Amino acid sequence: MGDRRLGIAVDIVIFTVVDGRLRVLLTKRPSSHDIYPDEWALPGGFVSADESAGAAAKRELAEKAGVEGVYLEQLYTFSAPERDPRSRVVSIAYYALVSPDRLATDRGSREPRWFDIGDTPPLAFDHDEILTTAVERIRGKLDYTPIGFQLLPPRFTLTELQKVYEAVLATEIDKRNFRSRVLKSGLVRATDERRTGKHRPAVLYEFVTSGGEPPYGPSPGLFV
Amino acid sequence: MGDRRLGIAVDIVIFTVVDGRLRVLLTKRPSSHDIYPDEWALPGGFVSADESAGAAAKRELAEKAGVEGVYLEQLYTFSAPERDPRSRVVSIAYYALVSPDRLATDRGSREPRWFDIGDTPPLAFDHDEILTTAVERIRGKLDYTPIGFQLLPPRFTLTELQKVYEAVLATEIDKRNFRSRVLKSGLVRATDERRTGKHRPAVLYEFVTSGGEPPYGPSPGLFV
DNA sequence: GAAGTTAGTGTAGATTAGACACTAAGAAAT
DNA sequence: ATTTCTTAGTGTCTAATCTACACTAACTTC
Repeated sequence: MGDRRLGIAVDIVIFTVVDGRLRVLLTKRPSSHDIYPDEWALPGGFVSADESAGAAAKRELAEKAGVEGVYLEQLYTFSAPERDPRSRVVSIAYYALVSPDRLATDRGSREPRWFDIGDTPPLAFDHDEILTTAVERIRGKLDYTPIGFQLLPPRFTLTELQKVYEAVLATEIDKRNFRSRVLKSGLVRATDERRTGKHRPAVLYEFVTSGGEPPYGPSPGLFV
Repeated sequence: MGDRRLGIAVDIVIFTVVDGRLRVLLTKRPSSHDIYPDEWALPGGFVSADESAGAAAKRELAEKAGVEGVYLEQLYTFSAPERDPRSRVVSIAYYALVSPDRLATDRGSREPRWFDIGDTPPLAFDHDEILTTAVERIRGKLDYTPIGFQLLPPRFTLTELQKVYEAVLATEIDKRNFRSRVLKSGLVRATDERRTGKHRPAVLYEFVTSGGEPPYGPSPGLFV
């Protein structure tokens, strides 16, 4: 104790919703690692000397998930002295919301994969705790902030939006109540486009980017 | 750049309410410091090698404010590379709620002092930003969690509780509505004690510590 | 016992939240 | 062209909650 090396890391909980299921991106640790080899972990990495944690998170997001300009918010900082057995590593955890249309398909050899929440393998380090914290946060926050839109492409149907809420909150919502609430909120605007399928076409809506857009909240979410 | 020394610090925004005003504890930096001498700053210090940030915050709280067992919650982590010009210091900020009856009077030479929110001097480092973030957080959180009780002694009158809410939210609240809401919430229980003064005595209430007590919230507040 | 000061109480109107079922529009199959 | 299938889209009633609002009660001091 005393002169272990100290590092600052970021770990990112990257959420998306596909097929009505809330999912998280995990990467597999190489077999060559001396600690937690072959185990699944949250994507992350060290914060370099000249960047902020937010910048590092943004960079990791681009490297590991191949996405930029998505919703990214600091979650919590994990600092138990022995959370990494090799050296002291303080992890500043973030969570990101990514719409399925931006998912890069198959990147590199670290084989990142999407897992359904509630169906994840045991994670390395304290990453299970980080993931749990992130799920609680997004559920709590969905109620009083418009972050649901972040999980959808720029144009979406109200049914798709409802599916996102149902997936995140793991609950069923009444269609009519949901629609009237969303429409009354003024956060959404109908376009003249339709999504056509095998059925009745649905009106596409877009998120109303109302002037200054920081969503309400103590630690404002950022669009990086 | 690259081999500056790296440190992990905690800074704590310690709130109390006195005379219906929300206040924060600040310490004056010694003239001997080579950076920000004689300026006011949030109490804080470095996290040592074998303790978590939460433990460090708890320790600082005892050292600087002389209180233990108060509400303490992680706020946000500040990590701009140049936030400390001398070396890289990542600060994990916390906020604490202290009831006025626990305020230690006059500790040591660092002359900590209570300042009204909105009447604070310019602070060293990025501490103004930390303070602003903390005020936003406590206001946002007061609405849907029972943290208001943390700013009061174990027994309090409903008028005192209302004063706390008014001080934190910087707003006026209707007496009857406030009382019926608080009583209906079940978070509070009347005792058979009275607070007597020059006027009609007021019933003292106590916070109902209902079994498991973690207040709702993503990053659960802890009673340290 | 009168004056001063804070404690304590209830109701009506407006708004919001929640439960609930049918019609509309297009695609596909016959 | 008609039927069938599937998803889109819409309104009302009830219960609960929120908001505004003014007087009486209890004790102390003079």
